[in-house]
Amino acid sequence: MPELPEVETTLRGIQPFIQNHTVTQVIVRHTNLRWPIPKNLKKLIEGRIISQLKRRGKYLLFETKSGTLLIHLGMSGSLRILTQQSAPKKHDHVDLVFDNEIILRYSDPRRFGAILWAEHSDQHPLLKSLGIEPLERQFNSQYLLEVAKGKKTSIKSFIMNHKIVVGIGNIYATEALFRAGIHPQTAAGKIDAAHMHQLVQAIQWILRKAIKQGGTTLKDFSQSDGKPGYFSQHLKVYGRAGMPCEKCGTILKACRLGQRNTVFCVSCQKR
DNA sequence: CTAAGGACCTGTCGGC
DNA sequence: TGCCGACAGGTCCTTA
Repeated sequence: MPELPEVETTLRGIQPFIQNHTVTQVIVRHTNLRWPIPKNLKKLIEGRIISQLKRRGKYLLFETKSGTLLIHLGMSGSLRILTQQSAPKKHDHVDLVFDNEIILRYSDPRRFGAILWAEHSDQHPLLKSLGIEPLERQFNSQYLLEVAKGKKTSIKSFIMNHKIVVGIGNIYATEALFRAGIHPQTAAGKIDAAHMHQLVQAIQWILRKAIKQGGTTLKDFSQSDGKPGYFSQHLKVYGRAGMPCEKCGTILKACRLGQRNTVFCVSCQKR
């Protein structure tokens, strides 16, 4: 379930339980995620205090004195807080046990996620080339116009490219383009300043709104199975191909962009 | 260099 | 009911 808002929600949900707490035990049941979990993970992190919990793009960073644990949730990963031991299910690959008896359980059916270690996280190859955070000031239309110059790739693929801007996945890219009134197949380099501004506004609005929605599920975070779909009531186009546009009634179309399903309204979204 | 496609892996759903 | 293909919130790597 993870795009930026879900990762942010996860961060906020687990932070109070683990920040400034010591990892007392690491249990790894399945080492093969996207990359193998480091063999010496126990040695690296047991006895260490998590001094800070941060997010960079869709990565969660667990900072310790000696290095940083990186967790990516991939396509199907989740982290849950357990207040007491319970039998691990099939895809519960890793537990981190803390000095306050809390168990942080990593679960990931498809195993596209990752758990890695970096001595200096800002130099880690996976993080080094990440673009800017969409909710920060530097993410604005001037920046996008500059980096989009001459680019023929579709605007949708462009905003999903995390070397440009991090955290925007298929759902929010699709939704933001609808909100901004931009056809997803438009070449990134052909978008004018006014539309680029609209797009930035739309992306930020959608992400903030989704984080807020996640916030409402936060309350029962420790008990819930992290049910997806809390934002789904607000989806205007994603998953609605063949249904009428909520704005104008035109039947929504779908196409494939960068292997991803893309839904749009031909009359609300112009090239 | 850019852009597009394949690969990784499991679960679920629709059609026959 | 059972089997098969298509598809799913990500993104690195290879190919053209």
